[in-house]
Amino acid sequence: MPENPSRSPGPPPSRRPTLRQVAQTAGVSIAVASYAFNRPDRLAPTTRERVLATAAAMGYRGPDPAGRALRLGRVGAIGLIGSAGAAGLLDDPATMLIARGLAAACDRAGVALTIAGETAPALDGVVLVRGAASTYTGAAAAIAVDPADATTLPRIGADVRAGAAAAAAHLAALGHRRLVVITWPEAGGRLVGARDGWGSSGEITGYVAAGTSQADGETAARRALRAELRPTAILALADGLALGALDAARQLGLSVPADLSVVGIDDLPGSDGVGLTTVFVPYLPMGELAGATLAALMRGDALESPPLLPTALTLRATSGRSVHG
Amino acid sequence: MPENPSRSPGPPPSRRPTLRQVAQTAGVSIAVASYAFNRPDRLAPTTRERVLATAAAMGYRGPDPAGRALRLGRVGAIGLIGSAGAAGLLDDPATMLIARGLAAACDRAGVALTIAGETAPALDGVVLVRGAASTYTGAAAAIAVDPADATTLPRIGADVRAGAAAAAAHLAALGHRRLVVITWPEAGGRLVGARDGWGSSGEITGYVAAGTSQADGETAARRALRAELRPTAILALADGLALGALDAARQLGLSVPADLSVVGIDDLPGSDGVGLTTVFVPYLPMGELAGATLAALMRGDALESPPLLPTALTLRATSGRSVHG
DNA sequence: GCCGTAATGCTAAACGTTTAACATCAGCGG
DNA sequence: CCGCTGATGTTAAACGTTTAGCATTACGGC
Repeated sequence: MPENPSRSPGPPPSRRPTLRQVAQTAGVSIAVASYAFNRPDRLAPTTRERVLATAAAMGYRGPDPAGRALRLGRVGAIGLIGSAGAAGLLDDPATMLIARGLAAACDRAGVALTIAGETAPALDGVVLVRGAASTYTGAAAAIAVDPADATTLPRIGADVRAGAAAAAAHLAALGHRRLVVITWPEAGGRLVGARDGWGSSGEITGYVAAGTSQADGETAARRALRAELRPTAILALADGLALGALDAARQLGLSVPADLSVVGIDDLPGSDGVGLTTVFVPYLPMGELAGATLAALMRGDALESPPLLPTALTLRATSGRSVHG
Repeated sequence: MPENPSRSPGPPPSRRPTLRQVAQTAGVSIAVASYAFNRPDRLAPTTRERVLATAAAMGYRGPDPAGRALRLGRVGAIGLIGSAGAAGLLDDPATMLIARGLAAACDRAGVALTIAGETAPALDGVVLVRGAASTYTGAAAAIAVDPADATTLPRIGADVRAGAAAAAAHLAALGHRRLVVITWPEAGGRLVGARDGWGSSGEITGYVAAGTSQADGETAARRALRAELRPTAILALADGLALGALDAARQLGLSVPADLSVVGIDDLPGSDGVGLTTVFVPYLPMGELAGATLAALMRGDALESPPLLPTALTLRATSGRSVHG
């Protein structure tokens, strides 16, 4: 049995050639070889051609980014860092939108976008999301997007507090007097916004779910709807939770919005499809702004956090006048 | 001796400290400082503590990944590369799913995921998608996912040809005799699969759209439905196109599936919501498989392309028996 | 008293690149 | 013929890290 399938039979170890080797075979100094790739006008055209040809013949694919990064002090990539890890970040719809906005900014700046958990490779700058702001210990320039906890970093955010207030006020204006707020531990300003917007329009109770998943929302809503004096409105502080509440209502045979109004916050893709009344949070622009702000920070421009981006109540089919109570 | 008086003037630029400086201030050799971070057991506990304390006091955040990458010959990141650039990749739903699968594999392997266009930073390995397979000129280990064009790289793919055949056969079995296939330039095996599955079940015409967007599909479908002998079925070779076809049908007042059956390929998130009959393509598993395969490739395991992943026709609400013609 | 061994620290050589600073030389105006 | 300028090539010093290999101890067994 051919155990070792031709491990590069020749004497030279089958490693990728280095710039020095290219220079040597081409009969020039290593500086010239380098110039051939990065500074064409620094060389006589014929020399440059010769070097490039030699390189191609040797299978040299261009300067090694690692060596280049070390020498140049810049990598050509920025990071999106969150404690959930790469998959955790991409699986979360909101973070996903931030990533897309950031990616657009990256393309414009000509750098790559690296997605990682706490353990990150070499990066020129990082955008911290989902709880990473407090634990990140890298060296690069950093900003935080939508940080749940306190941080001294420059931060990008949206005015979710105002959005939550608008949502609660909307329900109050529709005549609802018994509201259930479904929240989760990292809801931050959303919760206080909701309270503010509701004011003293009636009874308000809160259920705190474990996370923002649809299952979390369903569990919480089911419990809330079991109350003897059933609420007429649910304000779920995240769209995932709201979707779960819709499930629960359907299971209990409640019709929305006749028997129960449901309002969310986020306006994720898909919320439109099910007609969810919700608060639009500009995650995509937040990502782009994060990119631009990080670029400024890396450039060394003195920087304070840009103002919060506005949110907007988006009326759809799941909220209506209170008919009961 | 070379006492160069023309040093950079002024105070030392407040750069981030280097390992050498930490070692110096701690009064140890640089090797010891390095060991303090990577090889705790190589040092006397008290020494290690002292070094770490000094480092913390100096604001040293740990070894610079760039230097480390150069020395170690490994970066700690793999790339997802496509000619569309980072935003282009993340904006495409199918590629997005591949990215999520790949991200899961990355988390398992403890490496970061870098998303980039043709110009990539230092990477240990790359997954090439969306036409990058032919143009990529990096040095790292590489595999191609779902490559439209020919490549000698190991490749990951799904059996979309069989899927397309099943979809066409499904429509034929429903009694349709006039089929329009909406395709696009990079449809690859899907087109031949569709032809195969249809066989000689009746008339078959093709419209080729520019891309796979919903708008592309709408345009193509509108043109197709203007034919004097209207087709009773549309097989859109991508879900985006199918969604567009649904739009066109609605605008023309055709009811689906009574007047027109529409079938797609991809089963993107969202296709379920609108009830689209389509062919499930396992993009997420493809991403995971790509990660695992790339890992094997980087480990040096001899490698041939793994077999195509199976696809599956998924019946929903947009396909039904032909009632006309 | 001696030797073997383990623990601990140090020296120095990479890793692959870029780029100041300098050397050389041809051309050329004076 | 002289010195200046520009074009072209070279030398060598970084960039920040890891890790073989060696030097120095301390210590226990004999």
